[in-house]
Amino acid sequence: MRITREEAAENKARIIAVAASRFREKGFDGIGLADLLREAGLTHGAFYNHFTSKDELDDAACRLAFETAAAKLTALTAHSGADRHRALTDYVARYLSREARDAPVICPIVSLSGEAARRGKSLRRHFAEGVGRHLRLLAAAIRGREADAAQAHEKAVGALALLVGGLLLARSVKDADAPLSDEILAITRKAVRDHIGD
Amino acid sequence: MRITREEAAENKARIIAVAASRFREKGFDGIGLADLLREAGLTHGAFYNHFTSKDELDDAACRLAFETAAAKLTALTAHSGADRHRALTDYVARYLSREARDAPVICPIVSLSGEAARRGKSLRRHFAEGVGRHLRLLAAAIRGREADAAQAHEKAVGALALLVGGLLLARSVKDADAPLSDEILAITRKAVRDHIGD
DNA sequence: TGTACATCAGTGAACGCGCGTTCACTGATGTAC
DNA sequence: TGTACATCAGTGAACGCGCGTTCACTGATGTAC
Repeated sequence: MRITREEAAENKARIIAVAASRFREKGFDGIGLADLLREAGLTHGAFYNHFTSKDELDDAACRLAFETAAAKLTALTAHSGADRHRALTDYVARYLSREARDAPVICPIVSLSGEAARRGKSLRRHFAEGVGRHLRLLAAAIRGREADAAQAHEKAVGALALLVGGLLLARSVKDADAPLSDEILAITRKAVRDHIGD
Repeated sequence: MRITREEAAENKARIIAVAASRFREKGFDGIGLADLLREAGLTHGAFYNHFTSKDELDDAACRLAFETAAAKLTALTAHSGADRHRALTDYVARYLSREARDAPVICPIVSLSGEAARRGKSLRRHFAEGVGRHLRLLAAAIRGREADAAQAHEKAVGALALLVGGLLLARSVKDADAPLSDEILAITRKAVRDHIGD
């Protein structure tokens, strides 16, 4: 049953894509290889033709998840001036929206940071690089003509802490106290706007 | 080998205390019953004399972890006026310190929120209640003579998001970029002070 | 371009390990008289 | 207060399940000539 090299590469990419979604939804240990491969349209035995271990898939899925997240931020820098500013506030509103809170697949920083800290060195490195890049991209999006780089970086750190912390808190209390959860989203949205300034 | 009722109660309390620490350190699935019971000075068979399932221990450990965290905040309200304000900034400085970041056992919101969201209804409820209580206590600590309740609540939500998000980000990048991690702590400490105002 | 053979992605059964859970058993505690 | 018996916390072996990993096998692809 040998298949084309391109097909094999597509299969591998599909495995990683499925893993990037399911891991964010259920955690690295929340879904097994058999289920992942089944969702990718393969049987579990095929896995070791593409990866040497599950850790390697964890790494690849982590990288893909951060790339997806980074793409949204990179899109912001396409605009400039007032457009950029509006795109940025849109981004914040979407990040701290009820839809994002209720979505099964969310920002890897919020969904995976706890587990990532307890994983192997390689994954922690990929995770750290993802966060670092996210901060740089956010700083680039914040920086306008008026703000210097250091100031933009400082604003980016505070903004990301509010984004991540706000989404995490809103998700935490959602089941037991839905109104409080909505309130947390609204308050942190406002706090991010205040923090970024203007 | 029957033992005194008090001894049995102490054993149960010890199991919960060990679990509250180890779960925050390694996650709910990061340590098994055999290891937990061994650290509590028992063999694993004893577990089901105290609990009907591991889920029940997860709940109890979660409650204890939040009680421990709440106790620190409750202590703040013992002071008043300038003392209260100083105690509050001390609390923030400690929460966002290098020591807290590097400690294996930290705030349950930061270490367990990801996993808690994927657990059973009962645990999610306990977790949500812990977060809700934390917010109320923080609002009570923030509220001075000048600020009304609604304002204090709003400040508490923003402050907690910054605390939680800042600690989480600092821990995420620590391995790959220690200076950035320190910077995140410093910036978010400042952001919390600015946000709470005075 | 056509043929012969080696390669290798995928299949599905099987292995081994760890973990939650169960169980028969022990013997000191707690209780009934 | 003392004795006889039931209770029950703890012990350690065993079970069962899920999951990562391995392996023999298949058969179409890719390559050498």
